Amino acid sequence: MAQGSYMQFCPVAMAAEILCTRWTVVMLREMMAGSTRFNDLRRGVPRMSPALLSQRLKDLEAAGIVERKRGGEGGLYEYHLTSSGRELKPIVMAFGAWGQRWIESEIALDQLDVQLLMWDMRRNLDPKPMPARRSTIEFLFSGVPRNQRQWWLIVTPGQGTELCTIDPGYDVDLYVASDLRTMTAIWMGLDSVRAAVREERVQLTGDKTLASNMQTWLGLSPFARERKMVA
Amino acid sequence: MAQGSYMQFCPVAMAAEILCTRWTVVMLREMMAGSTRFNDLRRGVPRMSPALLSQRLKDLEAAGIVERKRGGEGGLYEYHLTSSGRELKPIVMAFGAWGQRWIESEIALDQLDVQLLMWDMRRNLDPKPMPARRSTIEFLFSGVPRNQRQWWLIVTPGQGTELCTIDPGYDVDLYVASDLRTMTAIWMGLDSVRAAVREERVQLTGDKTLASNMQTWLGLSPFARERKMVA
DNA sequence: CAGTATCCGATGCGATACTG
DNA sequence: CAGTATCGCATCGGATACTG
Repeated sequence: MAQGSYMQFCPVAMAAEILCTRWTVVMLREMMAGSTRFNDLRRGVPRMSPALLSQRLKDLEAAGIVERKRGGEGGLYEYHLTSSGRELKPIVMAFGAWGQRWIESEIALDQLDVQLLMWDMRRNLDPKPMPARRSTIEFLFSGVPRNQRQWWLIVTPGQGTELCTIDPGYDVDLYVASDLRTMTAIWMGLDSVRAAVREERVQLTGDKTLASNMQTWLGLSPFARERKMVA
Repeated sequence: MAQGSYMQFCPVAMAAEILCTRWTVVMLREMMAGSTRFNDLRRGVPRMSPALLSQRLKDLEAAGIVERKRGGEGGLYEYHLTSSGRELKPIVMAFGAWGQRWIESEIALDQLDVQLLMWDMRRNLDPKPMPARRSTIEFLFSGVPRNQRQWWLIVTPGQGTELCTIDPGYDVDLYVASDLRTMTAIWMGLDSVRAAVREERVQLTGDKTLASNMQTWLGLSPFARERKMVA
């Protein structure tokens, strides 16, 4: 941030000096959500330049919030929160809860980002209500750049969920066609699958069961249950 | 902050966009501590330029966190937190608690500021353990600029505490002579009156009772009880 | 995959002075 | 008291390309 420190011994000010720097809290959110590798962090914070991400990771390491170490297989570098960093989780969650409660929905829905949405959905998807076999779901978005229209989620029981932008070649069990705004609103808990389907803002084609319990397996944003407040 | 928004619908990012701007959290702390007037805010955030303070207040107003209205007597302008702003208090307090726990004491004690310290002490002073009459306490700091050496706290039962930098002319009940670092450490809960007096880093002269229960009437920082952690 | 290097532009913000 | 006005620099950070 511009010119140096606050020069205040107050712990609030000292914490703010570390945390209230552009992108930092968003990075922390991404790490708290489970990303540990450089390129995974990039996916979660897509508009941040790699140079700045690298810089911030160093800053956080210097502040004792993050540590960089070689991970299990392949010995690739991984970034992990230290105990100090983990203690920031309630703060980051409180940011989210406050944002969901007090920031107008319209503002959120003006900041659509397919990649981020899909990345988040992949993470929170709940395979339990899904069939015991592998399921492939294809999302088709209208009103986005050509190369971001199609996305595939491949859910393999016991093996987690994969996200692809190129056709994996599997048979598709369910097609979800929608505009990005609607899908984002659903993810944020501002809309529901049922209502969107009824009003034809979402079309579900394919496996009836997958379609009918989509609201269940599609995990929502961690803040979706926060009650919206009005000024 | 540099170039526009994060462009993320995520509530964490949207909240961070509003809150993680230089000085903002420190201003909020000051408002939560009770300051409502422009020049009071300036005292609590002394190194912030008035132009920027004014700008930030407008931003916070636009974000629905602060409202500006004419106050009781004199009809002067006052800034108050809205409900939305009040809901940020746990976040700001969590910043402080985290800072106190995880940021090295040395860093805090490198950012001394007499004015801020006295301003905070004035606010948290507890008159209950003090005599029923008016008490005047003079602080004398070594190692600070001439014009910041002497400070007077005047405690009038039932009327709160006043802070002066020019001699109010009253008889002084207690003189507290110290270096700024020691007094700050005491305020932050990193040191105690008893230890500092024993080691002669603080000299108390005057009313024996006032001197002996100074640790009690001198309210400490709201974060003083937070346990210090080590990386 | 995991970053660096470089460059340059926008702007945040600090300092100071001034006003109703 | 409660701010505005002005100025100019520093630096933050965005974009892009490149490397081991």
